[in-house]
Amino acid sequence: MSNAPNPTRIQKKNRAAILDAALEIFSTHGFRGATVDQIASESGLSKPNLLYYFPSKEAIFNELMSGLLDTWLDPLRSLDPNGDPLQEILSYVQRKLQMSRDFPRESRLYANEIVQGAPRLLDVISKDLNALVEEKAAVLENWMSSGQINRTHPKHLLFSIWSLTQHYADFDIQVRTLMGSEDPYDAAPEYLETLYRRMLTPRD
Amino acid sequence: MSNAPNPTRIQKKNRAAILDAALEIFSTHGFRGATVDQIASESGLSKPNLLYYFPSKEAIFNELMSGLLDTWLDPLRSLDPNGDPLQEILSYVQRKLQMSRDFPRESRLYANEIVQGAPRLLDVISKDLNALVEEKAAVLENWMSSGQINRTHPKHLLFSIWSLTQHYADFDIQVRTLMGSEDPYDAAPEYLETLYRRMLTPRD
DNA sequence: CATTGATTTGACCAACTGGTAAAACTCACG
DNA sequence: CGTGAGTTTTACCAGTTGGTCAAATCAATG
Repeated sequence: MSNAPNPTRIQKKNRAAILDAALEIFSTHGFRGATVDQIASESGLSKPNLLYYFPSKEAIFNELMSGLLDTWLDPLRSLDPNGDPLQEILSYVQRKLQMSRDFPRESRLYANEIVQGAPRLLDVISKDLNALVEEKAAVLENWMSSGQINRTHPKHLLFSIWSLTQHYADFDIQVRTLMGSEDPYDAAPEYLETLYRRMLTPRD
Repeated sequence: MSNAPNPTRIQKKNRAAILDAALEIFSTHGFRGATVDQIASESGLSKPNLLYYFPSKEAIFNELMSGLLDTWLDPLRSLDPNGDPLQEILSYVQRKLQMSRDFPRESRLYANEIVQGAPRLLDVISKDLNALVEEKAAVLENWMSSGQINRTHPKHLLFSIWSLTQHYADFDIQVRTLMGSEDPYDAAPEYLETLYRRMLTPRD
């Protein structure tokens, strides 16, 4: 196969097809609920052919996961300590919401993994994510201390942003069922903007 | 077995043990990821013995689900149209948060099901839940129209409450990993109280 | 256009899955 | 203490699962 350095045109195409199919299947059934046969047929390959490109089901999953996390944390990384506090937070919220809209499968894959206790992800969470959260929580803390935004618990503030934005991807079917013909993403940006503006704008 | 009317002492004990074990297993692996063997051994029975009490894996799951939904919607049902609007909403939030704390497995079971597209739950959502949501959204709408709480999108308000409260159960492992030794539930009630108070208290 | 490496296929396997059948055991009650 | 219903176990099965292997086919280079 000669995997790493010079991937063939066919290799590039098939590996991409496999990863896309795997994202679809894993995100809707979880790791244990997904079968290699499903992923193979979704990507238009036979099972042995798929296993020619990836050594195992777990290898596909891991590649998917490691690719996912970087993209996922990007919006938080770009929260600028030197920007205007309220604007920084509000646009972080909007960027995160946009990601739920553009990459719902990625969000659900992540949700599946965490809900089930993050057996294959706990290491990354407790290292990379934890460091990033500590860093950005300190930034929020500073903004609160200087009175530029209302005082509140910085980590709970972050949790709430993740929760509210990813909810539209993770609980998509429920949200859409309950909203009928109205697209959830029509009102969501304004709702979240209002919520965090009222929450954070200093008053007293 | 003579199931329905007069359950034996043994029947009561074993059925309860099975449902408790099934809740544990289903909520951490999802339906397809859970095996009857796991549930059997978790409940201290052999597989055939378990299948003496429930006809199939799906039957266990369904019993769990139908039992769950009623309890789950109770807090919303008791949102009183004649109570003080802000207080009604704030105590709904706290009750919902308390449920996440007391019944995290139930929350994760539900989350698993919805994230995966609610294949076994969509009917209930689109009937019972939808009716309840329409009813309560109208109540919120009235409170907004009369200026007793700030105007916002009623359904998105409900979604945000579910999202924020259940996040502590569904993403428990992530939340706890990132908070270190601090118990998330120490600060969560106050954080959510502040958030919704600022969001909803009329100002202008 | 041949040949060599890359790709695909069909046949297969051992482990595991949900579920069954019937025999064996246990327990409450007369 | 016997007896019949209630309970548990042993042995088993057919279908599915992740994964292997060797043979067959394809594609790019000289």
